Amino acid sequence: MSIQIRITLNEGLYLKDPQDSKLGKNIIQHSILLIDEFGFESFTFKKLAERIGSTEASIYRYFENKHLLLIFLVNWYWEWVSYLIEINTMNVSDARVKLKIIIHSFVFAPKDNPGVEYVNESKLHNIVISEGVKAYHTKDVDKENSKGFFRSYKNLANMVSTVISEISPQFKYPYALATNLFEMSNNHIYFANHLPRLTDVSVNGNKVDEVETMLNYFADKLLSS
Amino acid sequence: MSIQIRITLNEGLYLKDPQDSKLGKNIIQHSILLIDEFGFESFTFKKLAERIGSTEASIYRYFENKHLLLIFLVNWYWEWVSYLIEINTMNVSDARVKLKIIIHSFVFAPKDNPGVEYVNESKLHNIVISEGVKAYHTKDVDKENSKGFFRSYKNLANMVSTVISEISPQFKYPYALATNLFEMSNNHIYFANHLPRLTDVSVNGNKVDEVETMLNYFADKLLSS
DNA sequence: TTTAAAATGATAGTAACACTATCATAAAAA
DNA sequence: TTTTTATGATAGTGTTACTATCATTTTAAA
Repeated sequence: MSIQIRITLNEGLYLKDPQDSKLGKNIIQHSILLIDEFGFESFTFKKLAERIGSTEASIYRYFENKHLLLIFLVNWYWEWVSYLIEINTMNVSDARVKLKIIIHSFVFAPKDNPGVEYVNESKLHNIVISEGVKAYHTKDVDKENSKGFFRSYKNLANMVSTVISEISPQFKYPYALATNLFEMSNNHIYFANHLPRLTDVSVNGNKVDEVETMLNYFADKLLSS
Repeated sequence: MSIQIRITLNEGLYLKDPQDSKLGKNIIQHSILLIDEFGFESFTFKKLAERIGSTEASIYRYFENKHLLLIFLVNWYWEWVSYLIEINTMNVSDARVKLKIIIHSFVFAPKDNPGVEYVNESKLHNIVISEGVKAYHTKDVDKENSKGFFRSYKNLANMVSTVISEISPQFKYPYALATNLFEMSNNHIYFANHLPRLTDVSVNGNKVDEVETMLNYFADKLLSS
């Protein structure tokens, strides 16, 4: 027996739900591996098809194009982090402790199991770090946004902002702080790995606790009275 | 007579310096307009060539590909902001005032003239807001970084971090705060325009002073003792 | 168990994109 | 005036991002 998590995502993101079939799960699993390996720009449906022993045409039956697949994956991550935060803060009453758990989840999400068998959460996190912003930096943002493609991020931001407001009701920027903690987490892990002169923290392999410490410091300071 | 600013950029970014010829300047000028208009993904050298009455081949004599052109433009922006900060803080001794000027420059850079005739700084700022992160979110970051393609950003971050350390010498994250103020500025202008539920500020046309107020609040709070 | 329906595979094809090469012509410098 | 350099014109190649069609396999219904 295994715990089965089913992540519910906006139906507009796919043509056919990839969670419903072997091929679909293969697409998710190996697109994560391939994007992580080659980067989003060099990733193609053809390569993916070859890797999983299928064809381009078959993949196009699930996703309109690779950009929607990226949005799908990033949404998955947002939902996954939200889920982790929810179960880990369930019995916590102190909002300050909740925020610490949230920050921990932003930074360490991939480490906390249980996950979904065909999703490598750690590599998915890498993708979010390296390619995530491309999901919403498009000329079609507004159209995609109106279809609800970023609702998972908004829900996450909303949840975090609620905790922030609980800590400090008079704080004027709960949403901005929420998204900023998330973006900073990804950004500074990326900077530490590739552009270290743009940050003060360093990351050794998977040890990202300096990032966590920094985010906690920022949050505490901003919410202090 | 006009004031001539010449921005010096890493030579590896171009094959032939576009600032040296009419065609080169045309490429810069109209690539900014076209990327702003169509977005980076839909922007092609062919479209650019048609727009300026030249040919693809000629454009390829200046830039290896459109990704390097983007890095070129983003570097231009970083240099331009650095330049503005430098002249506007020249006679300012109070570091806190300097930081305010820096934040103002991040948010309002395009408004402050004089500029370069063939560069629309306002639209260049739009590009940095919408596409800027793509400059360094590539599989080739490390290679490009080793060629110095992001040095302008590092210099800017370094300059800002110096001011931050002047304000608060014991503050542990001067570089992170510096880059975060810059990224937050761009991010929240973008969010306000396209994903308003991810922020608390709003932007009306060119009125971005709510963003400025927020950044000042964050900086002040983080650097308070 | 047979039959129908749905999913996948195999193959082919198209338009656009990202280039590279070659040669002619125009402009600038020597 | 000659020579160099910059640009234009044209053509061509491989890849990407799809779409279409039909055969085959798998699954579900009768």
